Amino acid sequence: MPRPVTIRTVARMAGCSIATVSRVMNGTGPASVEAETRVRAAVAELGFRPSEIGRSLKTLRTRTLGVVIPSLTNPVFASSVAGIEAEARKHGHVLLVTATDYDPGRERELVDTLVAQSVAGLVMTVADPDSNPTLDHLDTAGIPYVLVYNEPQRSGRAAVTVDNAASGRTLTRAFIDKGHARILFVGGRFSSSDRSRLRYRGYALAMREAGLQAAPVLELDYLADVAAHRVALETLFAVQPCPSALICSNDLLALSIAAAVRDMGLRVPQDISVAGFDGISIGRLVSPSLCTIDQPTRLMGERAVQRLFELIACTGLRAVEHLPFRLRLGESIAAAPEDTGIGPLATLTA
Amino acid sequence: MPRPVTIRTVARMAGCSIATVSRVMNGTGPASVEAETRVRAAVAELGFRPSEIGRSLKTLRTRTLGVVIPSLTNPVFASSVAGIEAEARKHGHVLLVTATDYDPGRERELVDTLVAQSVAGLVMTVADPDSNPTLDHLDTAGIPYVLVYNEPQRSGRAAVTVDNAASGRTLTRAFIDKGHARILFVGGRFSSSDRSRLRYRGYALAMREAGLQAAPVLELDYLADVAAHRVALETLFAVQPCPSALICSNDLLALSIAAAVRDMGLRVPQDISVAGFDGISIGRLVSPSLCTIDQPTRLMGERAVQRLFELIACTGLRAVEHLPFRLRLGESIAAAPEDTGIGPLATLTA
DNA sequence: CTGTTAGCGCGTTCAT
DNA sequence: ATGAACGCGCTAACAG
Repeated sequence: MPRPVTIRTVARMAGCSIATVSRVMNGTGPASVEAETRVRAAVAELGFRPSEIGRSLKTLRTRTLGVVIPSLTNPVFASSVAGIEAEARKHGHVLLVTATDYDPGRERELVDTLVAQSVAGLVMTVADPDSNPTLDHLDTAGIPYVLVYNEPQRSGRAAVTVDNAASGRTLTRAFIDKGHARILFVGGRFSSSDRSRLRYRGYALAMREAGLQAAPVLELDYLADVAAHRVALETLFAVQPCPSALICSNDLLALSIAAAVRDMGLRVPQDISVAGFDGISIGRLVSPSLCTIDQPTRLMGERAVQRLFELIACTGLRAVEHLPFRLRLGESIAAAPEDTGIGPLATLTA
Repeated sequence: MPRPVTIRTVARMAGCSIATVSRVMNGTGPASVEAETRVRAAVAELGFRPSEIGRSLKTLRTRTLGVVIPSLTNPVFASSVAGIEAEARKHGHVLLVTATDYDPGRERELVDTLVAQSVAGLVMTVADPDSNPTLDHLDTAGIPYVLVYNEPQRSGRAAVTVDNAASGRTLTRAFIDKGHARILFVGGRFSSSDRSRLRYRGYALAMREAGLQAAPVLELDYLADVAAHRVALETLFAVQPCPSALICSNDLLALSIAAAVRDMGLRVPQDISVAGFDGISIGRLVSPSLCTIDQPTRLMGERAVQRLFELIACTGLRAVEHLPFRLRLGESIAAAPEDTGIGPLATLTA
């Protein structure tokens, strides 16, 4: 393998010392025009590019950022990573990307792996941003990180997110304004998503504000298939009146729930309205287009990297930054049908 | 920052030399039970983890793989990266992920960046796998890589893909079998995707075999929005009969085209059938569910990594490996409506 | 079985 | 303006 082209190779060809080569390449220190010319010629000829490893070992820091997310196959995370990658590249950094596959227990292992790679900092989306030993460890180790999507309630942790509770409230209000009363919140497992929890909280608040009774969340695995989701819905509807609206804790789940509803022979939105969160772009393409909370997903990734660099430069704040969200009504939401059923979900508390 | 815990710190605490620590950690060479115990205790106490940088500098290789793809926001690539990441992690490797944003000119720059990071190898999806200076460079530099999705026609390049031409033929036949004759192929820019080109080739072959005339591809930017796609379709249909079926070169484009068709007041599939390629999972959730060519996307990523490690170990073959695809009919394909229009697209050549 | 030592590729003093 | 020498964290070869 013809690959031993090091700084020494260049120095030899340019007829100078490695120090001069280093100075020319990094623009540090003085160098005669003549020497610089010869060095640049040699560099071009050899196609030399300094090894990041050698550089890192010396400077004790890398141009590498670590990324930890639950999964790449959820467009939401993929899109935030796209933003992270673009912004990192702008700053001459590369990304080490890892996924927990929704197993919070793997967070620590992945972080350790990335730390062993001497990453300059981390961008993460974790299951629980408040009570999290892994983040505690990063804090004490002094390794900078910024959370994305997570919304830590106690301060001291840098995060870029939207106000999830407020978005849940906004979305729920849209349904209430359209006359819905029997609104069910369908969520992914709370244990693996603080977003889901907070969005439910917003839902519950909006319901209470409207004098309606918030139903308990229907918690299910959002990665399961349509058939499983259908079974879950049918099981629930067997013991209580069918809701007129389903608010799902994310768009992928909403698409699956909508499919399950159709499988049950019901129409979306005429019989049941369905909505999600995240604003994945595919939601605009499907029919009926998905009612959702639009989020600047890619921008969130970019902002996270910007703030990470601020933290690295010790000019950053460890605070939660909220980016604006926007209600996208779409076609999967309709006015509530004539309300006939009376039952737990429909009980007016006022 | 309390972060100077090196192999020396451990040696000091364990009361031995750094060599012993290294031997214990790597399981290389002998070590007394007593020494090993003390070392392990110190390692646990300090939370020591050897720096990959130091190790790499010495061994001249890393446990890092580079990934170059067009974009993370296309579920197809995201899903293959998910497979790549999982398989790499199994082998104790991490991933440096970069995206060209569909700009082939950026391939070289990204590869250089990754090579400067001394990646052990690369997994890539490029615009043109045959005439590609960047790949030539990797070949001469002796840096192992495996292509995913790309299907190099001339040999000498390792790739994991499906038979794109065959899949195009299979999908087109399905339409012909359902009585379609006016079938239009809608493709992303050929210049940025050999898959698109090869799928069109399969389409053209199937048409010819059936005695039908293959229409020229309608080439458009698959990242454009629905409105732009609608304009493109309307412009074309203004000068020639409306086709009864649209075969799109990938699923994301197919979803957008289906939306555009609906915007035009036509029904899918009653008025026009629509199909795509790739088998993205969301295609199963939408209504009508998407007719597509199912591909083992994630598996392709995993296989690519397996083969990359074979190449690194010099036991691998630089050949194209085809994984099986499967026609998924879905609901977006229907029997051809009564054929009334006669025009360029409908001309029978037989 | 263990400690000492020589680099790996680079940036950075310190002399010159 | 330039070069020699050192050390970053680690592994491996060798000496003991």
